[in-house]
Amino acid sequence: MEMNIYVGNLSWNTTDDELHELFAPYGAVDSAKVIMDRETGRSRGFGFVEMSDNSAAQSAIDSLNDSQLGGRSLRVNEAKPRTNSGGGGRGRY
DNA sequence: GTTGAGCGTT
Repeated sequence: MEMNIYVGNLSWNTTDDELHELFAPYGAVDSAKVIMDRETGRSRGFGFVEMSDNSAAQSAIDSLNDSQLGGRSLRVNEAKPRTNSGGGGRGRY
């Protein structure tokens, strides 16, 4: 059972490999992807990490959440499945 | 040599 993790507030120079190396020591990283604007090709400042172990994912979230990366505070949280129904903002002012 | 919300190209 893999778990999707949403990572936000990333630096512009942050890439998928950075997330992979960031979540790697916490557990098995199944996949790591930083979302970049397809129209402009520039980073959007957030990405997704999929981990095969939910406990490792929770540990990574608890450790990496609210941490500092690239001089920015990282926002790590459980992401909604890309497939299946879902969407909409989570926590908007 | 740009920008800042937060959930994505298979």
